[in-house]
Amino acid sequence: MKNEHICENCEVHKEIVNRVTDVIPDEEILYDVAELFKVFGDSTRIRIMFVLFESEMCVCDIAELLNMTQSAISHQLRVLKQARLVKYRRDGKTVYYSLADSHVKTIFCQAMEHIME
Amino acid sequence: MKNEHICENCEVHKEIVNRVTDVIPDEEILYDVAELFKVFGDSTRIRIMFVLFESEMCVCDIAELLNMTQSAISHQLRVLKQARLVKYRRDGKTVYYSLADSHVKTIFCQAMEHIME
DNA sequence: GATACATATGAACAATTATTCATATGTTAA
DNA sequence: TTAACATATGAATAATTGTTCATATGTATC
Repeated sequence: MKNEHICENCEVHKEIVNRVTDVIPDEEILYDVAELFKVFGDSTRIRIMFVLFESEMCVCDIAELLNMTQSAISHQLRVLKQARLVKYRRDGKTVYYSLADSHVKTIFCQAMEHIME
Repeated sequence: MKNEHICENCEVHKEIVNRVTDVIPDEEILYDVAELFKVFGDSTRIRIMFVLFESEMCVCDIAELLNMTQSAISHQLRVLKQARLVKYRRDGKTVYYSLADSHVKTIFCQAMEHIME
């Protein structure tokens, strides 16, 4: 294998290389973006977020609704919390979770559109 | 543990349950959405997509640009291809990849906004 | 045909991750 | 304080996944 396309005999290519290198985000940002999408990339977490689109809800009700164990839901809520996608408030023994911001819905809509095409 | 919040003594809750059950997408769609986000959830694939935002490009140049092996890039391009996120055309020995549609950019923008906040 | 290059792909390995189980922490009411 | 419930969490397990290595396939040129 040779791989000597870039910048060997081709000025146009050089320009593209420079432009691309400018445009690719820093390692740190790339990592954060990937992390965020990883969080979206699990159907349990997606289901949780769909539930929270409708209403804030406590852990055990989410578990009941999705037919999963309290522990599984709690673990996943932690992941969503760390990604700052959900927030929570405590009321006595119960902890209510809700969505943290509005980008979530937009991201979902675009994803759905892509899939439906 | 008891978990008998839902539908025990609470009419309001029943309504929410019904609404949520209506709104959660089918298993199949949930699965597809999760799959799509999984594809986005890797920094190598994200880098590839950022490169392709700028210009169509052949496999070995992407590899060179991102400082990775041809094999690694080729494997990842396959994943992107299966998710219908990139398309390709062959020109002699060389295969040029480019982005398949416009949702990709929107999804990225929203994700970046979320992260930057 | 044979050679060289560009790309694709199967197998193997290491790393990551979702769930379960058991149990800890936090809160309320008796 | 004790009992009961809601939630959180650590450890273990099974499954998934990104990269590497070796090699196969596809294409052009000699």
